[in-house]
Amino acid sequence: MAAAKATASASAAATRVSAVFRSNQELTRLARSGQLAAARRLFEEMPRRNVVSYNAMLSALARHGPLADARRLFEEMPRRNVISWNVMIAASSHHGHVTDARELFDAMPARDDFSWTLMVSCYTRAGELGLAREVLDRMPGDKCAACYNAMISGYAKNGRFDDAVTLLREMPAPDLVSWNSVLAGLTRNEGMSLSVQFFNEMPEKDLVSWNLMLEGYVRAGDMESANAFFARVPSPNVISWVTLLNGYCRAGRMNEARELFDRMPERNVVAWNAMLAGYVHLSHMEEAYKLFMEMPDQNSISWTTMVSGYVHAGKLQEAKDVLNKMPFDSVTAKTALMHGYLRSSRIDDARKLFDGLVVRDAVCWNTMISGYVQCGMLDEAMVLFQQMLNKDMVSWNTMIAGYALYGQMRKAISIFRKMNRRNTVSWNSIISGFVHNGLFVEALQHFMHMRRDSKRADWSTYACCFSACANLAALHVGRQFHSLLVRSGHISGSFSGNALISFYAKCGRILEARQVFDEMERQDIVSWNALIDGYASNGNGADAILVFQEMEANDVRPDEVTLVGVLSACSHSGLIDEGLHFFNSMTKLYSLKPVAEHYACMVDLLGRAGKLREAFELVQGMHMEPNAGVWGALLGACHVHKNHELAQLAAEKLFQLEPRKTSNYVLLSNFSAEAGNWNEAEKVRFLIKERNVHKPPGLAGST
DNA sequence: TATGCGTAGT
Repeated sequence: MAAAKATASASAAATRVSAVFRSNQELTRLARSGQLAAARRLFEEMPRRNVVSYNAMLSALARHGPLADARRLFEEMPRRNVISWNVMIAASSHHGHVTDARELFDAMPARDDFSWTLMVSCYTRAGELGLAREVLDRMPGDKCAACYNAMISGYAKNGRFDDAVTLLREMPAPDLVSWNSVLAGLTRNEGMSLSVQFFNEMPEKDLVSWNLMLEGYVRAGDMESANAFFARVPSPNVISWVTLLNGYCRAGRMNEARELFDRMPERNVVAWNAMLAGYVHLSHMEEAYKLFMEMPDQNSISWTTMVSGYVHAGKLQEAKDVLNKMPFDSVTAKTALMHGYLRSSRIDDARKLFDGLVVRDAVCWNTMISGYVQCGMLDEAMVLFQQMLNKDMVSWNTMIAGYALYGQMRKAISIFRKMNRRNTVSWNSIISGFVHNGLFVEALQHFMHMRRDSKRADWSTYACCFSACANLAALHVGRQFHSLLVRSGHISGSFSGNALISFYAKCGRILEARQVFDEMERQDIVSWNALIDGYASNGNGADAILVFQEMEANDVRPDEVTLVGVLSACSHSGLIDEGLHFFNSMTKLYSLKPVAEHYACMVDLLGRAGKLREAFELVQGMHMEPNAGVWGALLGACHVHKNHELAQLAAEKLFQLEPRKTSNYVLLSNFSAEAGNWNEAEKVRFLIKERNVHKPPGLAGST
């Protein structure tokens, strides 16, 4: 009897255990597929839970929920094991909360291989390679391969191949992941020739290695090599196919992409999404929609791709409709729509979406912050920036660039100095800020600091430096930058090339400017404009017009800036008839409507020729309000031709438009003095004092 | 049954 009872209760217990076991399995499945709400429901409904149930729920929250919820569950758990601690470390690491991860790691009662590996990868993800290495070195006993591999991958991702390879040689038993980690770093940072060499020397390879190489060719935009390599992959899997497909999509070769997609032996949701993204990228929304409807199953990425596609195509209503039908809660999709609103200056709509989000990632925060920055609402941007807990490099750089753009360099510098780590963009933001605000020496000094920080300069850095050198007329320094640029390999890009043309032109070295222009791989409209402007500002109007004709012969359509260059060329070289011809025919010949800058050129041109009356009539006939440039040109012309009456009028307009600009007052004051009108000169000097006009400080607006 | 290191889609 007693034995029968015992058997019955034992079998009941076994049933309960297997019920918990089955629920745990289901919970894990939901957690892995990101179905957070369903996971929560199941967890709440479970009559019995063990530590595995808690860990599965914890992992769901850690991966897909707010970090605070994971933290709360962790605190509430009746019993924790090493896995519970590990999941929390992973969660903190993924949210970029490095300090929290470290505190958990230090506080946990016992650590296993996973704990050490997680801590290493947490640090490498944050770019803290030194701290990661300390953790690896401190790991007791036989270190596991995963822990070594996390460190090797960290080195490789950050371009430190010597360190990666050294550690690879030191570890007792490198495995496929070790080799592939180094290979991934090479294909992503160092181009294909080194990658091929390493790939050929690898003692063992698997499909991941082949796929990494394939991705390398795709990344390099070399689809012919990618295709040839694909043919050599022993037995390509769906990842190999998608990698190649993605290459054709990125190259905009949609016919070949579609042909490949139709040929694929197996299409998973990632493959469908890749094809979908290809259409969306080219704003082929009708094709995209058709494909979207054909998909056997759409996941949150498919929906998000559609939302961002409509946003990109400027169809905000369609984007909103898709978002409302979306069965997933996706930060990325909502952020895409926020982007759309911000691009249409609908900042309140964007903010409403932002406020409605329960989980926000760094991209979402940064989108809202940069939205405020672009509207000049820097205080609002700063409030969000301060509220943001997981600031990333983009957050910091956005604020720096924002303050720099609006002339508040003191605040920009203060944020820059508070950064623990800086990347190339951080340095570029501060350097371009200095250039933008006329602080050219500071810009160059910071370039030197950047080199000491061993951050790589890119084309943007060099463009800023050339601009600074041009403004300082520092020919010698600029030449040194030029040779640095040549050594750095960024010479082929048109951005730095264009800055270099302007630099030589502004230093009066028009032949060298021309040489840079001729040596560029591809000249864009900015290159032509820089060269035309170079000839113009060097008083070589006839050559500027020759270049303009050369540009037309090359079928490059002139834009507004080109015409400013051409007109100022005519003005500087006294080519009055030519100037009038270009000005009068720019609408008919090039479909360009004259803007204030063009009028300023014409006023200058007529003024220099002493035709002050015609110049004034032109100003009066403008179909827009004349700006400071126009009145300034007129004032300058009056100065040369001693027309005091007209000068007075122009100066008054200028004072209205630019009450704080010293040079206007100085110009009028000197002019009055020269004309013997000392009372007037004195009056202007008084005005300067009274209106408290200072020389525009580069650090203006930072109080 | 729950956690880590290398490859594809926002």
